[in-house]
Amino acid sequence: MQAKKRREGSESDLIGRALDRLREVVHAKDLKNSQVREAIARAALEHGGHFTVEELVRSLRRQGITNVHVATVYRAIPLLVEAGLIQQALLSAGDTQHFERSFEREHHDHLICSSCGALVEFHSEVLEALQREIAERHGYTLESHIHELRGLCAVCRASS
Amino acid sequence: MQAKKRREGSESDLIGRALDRLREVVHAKDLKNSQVREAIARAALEHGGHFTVEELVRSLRRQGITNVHVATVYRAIPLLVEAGLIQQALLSAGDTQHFERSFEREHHDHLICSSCGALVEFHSEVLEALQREIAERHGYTLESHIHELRGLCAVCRASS
DNA sequence: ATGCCTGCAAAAGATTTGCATTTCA
DNA sequence: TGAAATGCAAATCTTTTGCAGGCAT
Repeated sequence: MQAKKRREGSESDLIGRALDRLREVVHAKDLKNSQVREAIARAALEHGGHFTVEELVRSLRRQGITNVHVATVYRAIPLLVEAGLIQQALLSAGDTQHFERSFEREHHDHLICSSCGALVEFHSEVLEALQREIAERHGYTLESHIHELRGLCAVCRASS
Repeated sequence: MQAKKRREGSESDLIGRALDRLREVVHAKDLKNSQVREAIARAALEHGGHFTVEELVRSLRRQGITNVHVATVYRAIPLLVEAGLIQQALLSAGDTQHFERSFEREHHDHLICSSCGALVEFHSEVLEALQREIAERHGYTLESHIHELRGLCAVCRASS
């Protein structure tokens, strides 16, 4: 119970810090704060795992915020990305854009089972260093990357 | 002149081998050969660099094949991919799917300038080994990957 | 007040699908 | 001849945009 409380507490804190960050960016760009945008941000931050715009709207609906339009979410997202609250993910997932929280999370890439979709998040400093080195070898300064590994997970391999 | 001839010769050979491969796959799946599909395959193989479905249709038009519909190209592409003639590329390029020839080409990943779009294809065996190792560490058997590095190229860095 | 933000509807763009017809084995 | 392939049009799906009104500074 106490552990739960503490966890909830720190999640609120995280959201608070994230919204602060968002407000900074909003201010820096001479935009205006908005309740709706912050509700979208909150829903995105609270949403575990990966989510689509559609799913975010549904989350908001479930919370009783029924009038947020997808168009508004689409307009908010670039700002949330710029503020570092979320990032795109699962580029291989086809047509629909997927996102995940990036705020106060360590960077990671994805390993996906091509058969059942099981997802592993991994991080390799060696690999990141290698990426930087490759970029530099070609005169580039590395800014970001897309990296997804696709293969057969242990379970699916066993059952085939 | 002779060098040119030789080069053209070997491109034709490559296309010949690629079409043979396509026919094998078609046969293995109990499908039927088709002139149109082979024309699409040919255009895809001849198309240098990266291309979209739209661009492929334009290539075909330029060759006088004016009646190939985009829908047909969309239907042909999964087969060309399965046969290993082409593969998807430039996943980060947003909504439109891009492809490139993969037949008889060594595997490579892409390094893209975030400012001017300049493209470098690179290959690192060390990196590939690392990817396999990471997959195995999680019990996966690596099948493929998406890997794109994004950064500022030397020219853009200098002029900023 | 001024200008950003929002909802709604419509548009745009990419890809898919239904159907009648043609092509292939 | 029977199944697959194709062209065309229409449908889908995701994302974007124009506009009129609402909200924040």
